[in-house]
Amino acid sequence: MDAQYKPQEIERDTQQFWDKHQCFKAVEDASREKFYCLSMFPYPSGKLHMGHVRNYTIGDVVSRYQRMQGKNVLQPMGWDAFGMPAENAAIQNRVPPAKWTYENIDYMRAQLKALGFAYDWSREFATCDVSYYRWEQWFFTKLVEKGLVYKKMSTVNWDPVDQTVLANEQVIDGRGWRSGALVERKEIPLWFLRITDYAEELLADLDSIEWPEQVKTMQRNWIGKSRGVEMSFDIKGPDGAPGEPLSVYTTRPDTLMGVTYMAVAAGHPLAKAAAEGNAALAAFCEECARGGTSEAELATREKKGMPTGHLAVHPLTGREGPVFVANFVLMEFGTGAVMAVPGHDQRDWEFATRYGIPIEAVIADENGQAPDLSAGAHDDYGTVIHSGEFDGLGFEAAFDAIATRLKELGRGEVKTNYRLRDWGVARQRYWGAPIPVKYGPEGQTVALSDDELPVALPMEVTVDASGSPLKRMPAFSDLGDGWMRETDTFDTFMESSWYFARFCCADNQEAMLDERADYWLPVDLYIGGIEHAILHLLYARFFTKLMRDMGLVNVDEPFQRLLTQGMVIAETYYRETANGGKQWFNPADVEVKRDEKGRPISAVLIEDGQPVVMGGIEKMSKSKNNGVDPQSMIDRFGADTVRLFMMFAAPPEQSLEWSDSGVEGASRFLKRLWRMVSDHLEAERLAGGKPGSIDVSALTETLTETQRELRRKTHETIAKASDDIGRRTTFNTAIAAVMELTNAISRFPQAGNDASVQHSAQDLAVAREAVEACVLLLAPIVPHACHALWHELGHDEPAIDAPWPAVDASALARDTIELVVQVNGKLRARIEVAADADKATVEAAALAAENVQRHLEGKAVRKVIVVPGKLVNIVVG
RNA sequence: GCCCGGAUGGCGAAAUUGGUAGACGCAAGGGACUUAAAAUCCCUCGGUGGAGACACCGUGCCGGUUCGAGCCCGGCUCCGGGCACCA
Repeated sequence: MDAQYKPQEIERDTQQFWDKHQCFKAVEDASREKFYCLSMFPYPSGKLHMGHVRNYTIGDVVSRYQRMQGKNVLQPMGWDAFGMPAENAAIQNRVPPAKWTYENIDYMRAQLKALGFAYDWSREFATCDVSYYRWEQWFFTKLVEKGLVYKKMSTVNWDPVDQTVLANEQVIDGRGWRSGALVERKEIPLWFLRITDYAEELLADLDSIEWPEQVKTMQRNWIGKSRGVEMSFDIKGPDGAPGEPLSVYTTRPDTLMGVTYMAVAAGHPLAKAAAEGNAALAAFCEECARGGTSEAELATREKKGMPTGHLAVHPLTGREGPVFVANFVLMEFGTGAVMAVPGHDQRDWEFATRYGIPIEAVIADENGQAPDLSAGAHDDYGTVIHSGEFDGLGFEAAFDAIATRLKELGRGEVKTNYRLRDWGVARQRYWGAPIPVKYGPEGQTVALSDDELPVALPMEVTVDASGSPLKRMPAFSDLGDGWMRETDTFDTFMESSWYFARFCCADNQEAMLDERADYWLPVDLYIGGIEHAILHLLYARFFTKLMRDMGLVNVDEPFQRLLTQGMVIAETYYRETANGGKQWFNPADVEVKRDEKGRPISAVLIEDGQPVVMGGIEKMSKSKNNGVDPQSMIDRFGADTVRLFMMFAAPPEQSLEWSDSGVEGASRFLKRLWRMVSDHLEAERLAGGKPGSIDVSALTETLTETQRELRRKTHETIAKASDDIGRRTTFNTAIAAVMELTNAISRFPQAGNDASVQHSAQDLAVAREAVEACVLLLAPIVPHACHALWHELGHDEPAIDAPWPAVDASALARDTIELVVQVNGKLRARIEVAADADKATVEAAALAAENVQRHLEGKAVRKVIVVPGKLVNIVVG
């Protein structure tokens, strides 16, 4: 065996071996337990970044581990290939988006291969392939048939200069990112999917999946089921004439008697009517329509309003209150109007304070008194007061009594509401799947029939800043006889909502899915960034239910287990530029100076030796120029080192800070591992060869104490690494455990290749068992090195087909255990007792310990707590 | 603004069910080997006091529950993710 670890050669040879034997091609086999492990597929932006490497290494480790557990593993890979960056690149470089995208895919595929991921490449596809999105178009037409699709007016960001619709991301401080023009909110007709029809099931089924509680909570809140009352207020116009009643929804009908005003959205019919002949109000409504559509922007906007001159009549008391137009009420939410209770809602309170509207208390504080409302609203639940016949009722009783009264009056009823809104799937962009719909000369809207599908996206186009070229391509849009094709394309979330199912049968040209999907689904473990916790994961769950209801799959949920990985972050460095901006420098070009304790104190640019500012640790990004190129790391250290560092530096769900010296540490460990195996084989050779068929597990009785200790460590490590990888997915602690085992092996007196040491066959057998455990436990993480080492250790079958090592329970047994003794909760001594010692013996030993005696002096023992196997706490006073 | 997280040595982290705080690694310091350097190996490494035994303090901040709190509860601070057209 080569005593030196040469990652480049090993990785090349190992990958060739896997390729040649098609090791990772997954074949359906009903007789075997399957494991479908999926990492979120990448957007082909150009090169892999470290976030990808982390994501895919996690998936690969789990896949390889499950394979060693004997499962039939599917791990596919593909490309989420539609999206805005391709259009932006096209505008910048005058390259058609398709060319740019497919070239990026070729480059990134090669990078994934260099990392040695165990993918079944035969199932690869890109979502911009017609052979993929044609089925999405077909599926959409089926949804149209089922009435799950509709068209309605919706608000978009409109750039009046570029005459184009902008994504929220392209609106910066209320202005278009290219033109700099103030963005307007514009209403256009768009296609929607009825995800709200599935709100209840999407909520309920969260209980059936093994996802992080945090993600389930986010989805529950996003769906936002609430029980409330929808009711109507009569309206009086400025001239006293009755208007359309105003409909509102509230979850707090118990506060109904505290309503002192109403607020409607600027786009509400009442606002529009009032604005006619009221220039100031019309101007205000226009002002409300300015700026972006994102909720964050709307919610942080200064709360403003203007009276409409209309009055709302309280449905129970007949009291009249003003109706305002307010910029925080949105037409898209609920009825586009709200009742305001400034005494018990903080936003209403601030608005009322600003506009001099009365604030009234109708809910008592915890002492049963009217709350002090001078500094803010009192929004807790409590007993109803100042509400006539409803006084004294608690929240539930008041809710029911008021809802009943409104129903009797025909003014309202109890209603379950969801915060979730229907999914707008139309985009006014080129680089997406065309929406399969056509419009007739008489205004017909018709989904395309099967024989009109697929609608292929034209590939040779010129993209510029003024919107989708499809809209200017009669060859695409004009179908003749007055029929026009829809030129909008699908939201790219459509493609990522069902790709996991298509991987099961990607070669089927006759159908969207087939019975192979029933074998593989659901995905057993899905891995991806926490930033997808709501949108992507909710849409994929929704699509799965749609596909189920269409008989295409037989599962209710797509992803049984979910692992949300943290970001990869790194230090940033910059210099202020003359115009007040910042010039960012890559960490690779910067040298950090440290004080004697190793704390970084300053940094200089290597090129000119002049100082740069340390800008703090941030997510790796192009804008901060703090990305570390995975390729350069693979070239320098090998893929195994990069994989090991990624898995070791932090648990997968936490953010991971990049560290050059950490990578060097990982590289050092692999060199040590290599030498450990090499030394062991040399020791065996000196002793006359491999210790034959000594079964160490049968020798427990005859082992020396030292041998027993190493064996115990070996099996403790197997137990811990198995649990860490298989159940906890904390790969960092699994690696730490194996590192401890390698340290123990190097301290094992009979280890190593020192010719002067006599190695008994028993020594070598115990050492070999430990060494082989290290290799197999690390095989999912550093698969190339372990493949080579397993071969060197004399095994004919490749490491990927070796069974995962089993724990020998008899090796774990101990005669004595160490207990900690506390006095009043403070650690005072450690005692060694027999593993099976009873409570009285343990207590006596604890009280007898010398340092414990000192702390008991002159004090009375009040209580002794014995936690078996752990500690004794003596309480004195 | 709203929803969801996080904070532990010089640094990344560990402590799995309320029971030994800091495993494992990085950096740093000291030493061995070397003509020298690199590589490798050995030792030290939360703070303060002490020769040592050991003692006191210490898990973002304030308070609580408990024999015992990094972990549970209440109130904050700061940092991060998402907010429906970024993917």
